[in-house]
Amino acid sequence: MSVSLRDVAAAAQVSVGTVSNVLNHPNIVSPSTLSRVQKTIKELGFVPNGFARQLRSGHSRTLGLVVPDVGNPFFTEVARGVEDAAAKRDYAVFLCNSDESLEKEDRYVNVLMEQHVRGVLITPADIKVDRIDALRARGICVTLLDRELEGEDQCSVSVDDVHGGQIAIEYLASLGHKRIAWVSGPAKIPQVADRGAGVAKAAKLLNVEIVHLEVQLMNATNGEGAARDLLALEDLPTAVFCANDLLALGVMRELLNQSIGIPEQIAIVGYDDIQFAPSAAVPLTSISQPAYQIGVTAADLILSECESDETHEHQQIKFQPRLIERASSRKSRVATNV
Amino acid sequence: MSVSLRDVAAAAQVSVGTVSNVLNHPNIVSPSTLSRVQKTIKELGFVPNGFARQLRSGHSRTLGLVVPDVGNPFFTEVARGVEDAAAKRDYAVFLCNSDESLEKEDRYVNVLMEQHVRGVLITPADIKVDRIDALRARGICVTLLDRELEGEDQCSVSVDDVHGGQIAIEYLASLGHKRIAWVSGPAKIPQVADRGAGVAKAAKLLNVEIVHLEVQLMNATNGEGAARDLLALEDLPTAVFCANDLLALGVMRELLNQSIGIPEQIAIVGYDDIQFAPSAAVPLTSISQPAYQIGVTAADLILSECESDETHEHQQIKFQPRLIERASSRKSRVATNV
DNA sequence: TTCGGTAATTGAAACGATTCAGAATACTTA
DNA sequence: TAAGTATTCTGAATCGTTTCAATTACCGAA
Repeated sequence: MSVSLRDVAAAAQVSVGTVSNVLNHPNIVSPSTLSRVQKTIKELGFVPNGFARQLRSGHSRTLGLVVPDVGNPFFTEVARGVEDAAAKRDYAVFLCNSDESLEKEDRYVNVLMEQHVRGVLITPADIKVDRIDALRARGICVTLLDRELEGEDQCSVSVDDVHGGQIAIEYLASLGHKRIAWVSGPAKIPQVADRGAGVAKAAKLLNVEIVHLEVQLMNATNGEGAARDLLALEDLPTAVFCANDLLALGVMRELLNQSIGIPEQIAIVGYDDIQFAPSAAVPLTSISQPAYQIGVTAADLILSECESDETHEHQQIKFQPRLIERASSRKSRVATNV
Repeated sequence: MSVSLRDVAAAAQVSVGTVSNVLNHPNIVSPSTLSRVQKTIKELGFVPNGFARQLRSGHSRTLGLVVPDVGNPFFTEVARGVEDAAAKRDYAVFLCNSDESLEKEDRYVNVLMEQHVRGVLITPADIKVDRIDALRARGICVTLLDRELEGEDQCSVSVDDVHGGQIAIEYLASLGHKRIAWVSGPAKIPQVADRGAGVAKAAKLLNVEIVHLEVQLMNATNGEGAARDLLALEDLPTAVFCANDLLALGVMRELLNQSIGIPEQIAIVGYDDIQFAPSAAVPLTSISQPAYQIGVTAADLILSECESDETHEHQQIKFQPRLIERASSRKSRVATNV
């Protein structure tokens, strides 16, 4: 069926070892043999069998990427970054969506171990590290994505979510808001917890009152629900800060539906600055994270760890988010443009 | 380092063959041996080495997914669908972004051949089939995603783009529009060409004038550019149909910026019905494609082909798009809600 | 002419699973 | 009891590479 190294060796009248050298150590092969073998390889359309290669050499040229959901625009961009960086070095990437479910995550980690991926970039659903230890024990590098483990000795690329929550509240407070709704997802999600911590910190410092609403899944539909809950309150907050943009868009949709003026009656700030934030019904102010760059950085980091000879130093890289102001919160006037 | 089948065999006092049978043919192993070996496997934390397994058995439990760009919301959803369906059968999925570049596509196809994926789901950048033939020649199943090859004997899952273009124009014509701009991407992209064909067909039938603008990359920025080009026209069309939603959102942004009323002065219809279409500045009318289901269907199809014993019948599955009407084109009045 | 020394090449072992022909054992049946 | 038949189990061969010790070829120096 498939052309093997042995076939090439026979056709080119050399030994299998030499063909292997042509592939992996061309510098130790004489020029004439080199070109002859290369010609044969091309003629026969030989593609080395990755399994065999990896079986022998012990490691593959593949990476695992485990994220909660590529459908989430933040992770879509991260994935693109990872993929581009990996492709540059001829690595292939397994995409795994854990949906924040431990069981799914477990299954995937197992599959990735079977595939002997070189490294795993993971946004763990939980802080439990046994899965990560299991990977490490098998010689698979692990880099934490958008999550960080205190005192743990491993690489991570994350965003300073505490700071993100903080600047959002500081910004709204600077506009004069004294009572702000904080629409978050489940507190067990570390990013959410961190953003919440930033919110609390800034609120305390600036003497702002926070009304906390929590939804189970951070999507637009639940945002609409949160908005309805908000409207049921006696004393309506003058601003809403949402744990991500999808939630914020949902909140916005429902508020507009109920003819609430944005930002006159209620200002909205989201998180992630997804591609569509500027195109929202009212362009959405949001906390921006360098998602693509996070992906690229994480991939580069883990590849340097995988390929270095024990000399690797674990790094915790932390990006700083920044606020992108748009009409959904701008004080002066309502503008449709960015 | 890693526990091998041999280690398990030694620990459980059986032969390697028996351990292998426990894994792959548990029914032919006596119950007592079975449970003893399974216990040992668990104790030692044994995970079979996928390479070795695949080397011997000739095929892996992996799929390749080659799309132009997961960043494109349509493909993001397709990818989720593929991934979910594959995970159900314990397959892992390689994600590859070709960016519509033949060179990248080639590189990826090569990588996938090396990895000996069981099947490839691909949205080919070009109609050239040699890459596909190369995959087939290596016993790798191929299913075309969102693209179809005339008379070719292979599976495909696509959307009837001709029909999509047609219903968009029919709809706009039914609202009384007589002069419609068609903002498309490069004609070499088959979907674009098909949608264009539908546009032309309906236009001819209904006696509508089409103003054709073509952009290189179908993103929001180029949509803005297209809008500027539109505004430079002497005789402004009363409606714009865009080849995808990103373009449409860009067009919308620029038109609103220039204080053009939507839909009073210009109606807009997009394509893809991305998640954010309802949350756009003016909720966007769009042609909806069942992206997630396309992914699931394609994955199921290719897995059934891979795993069937030669009895597989190639299928061309074609989904029908449908128009989702929203404020950006609605005749009666301007409404912000969906 | 012979002897080191370098450069190029060889070929067998190894990686860790699956497979399968045959051995061992248990169970019937005459 | 012996022969016949299922039922389990064994272990060597195999997949296609990489690796590495051993071999060969070649060249200049003594």
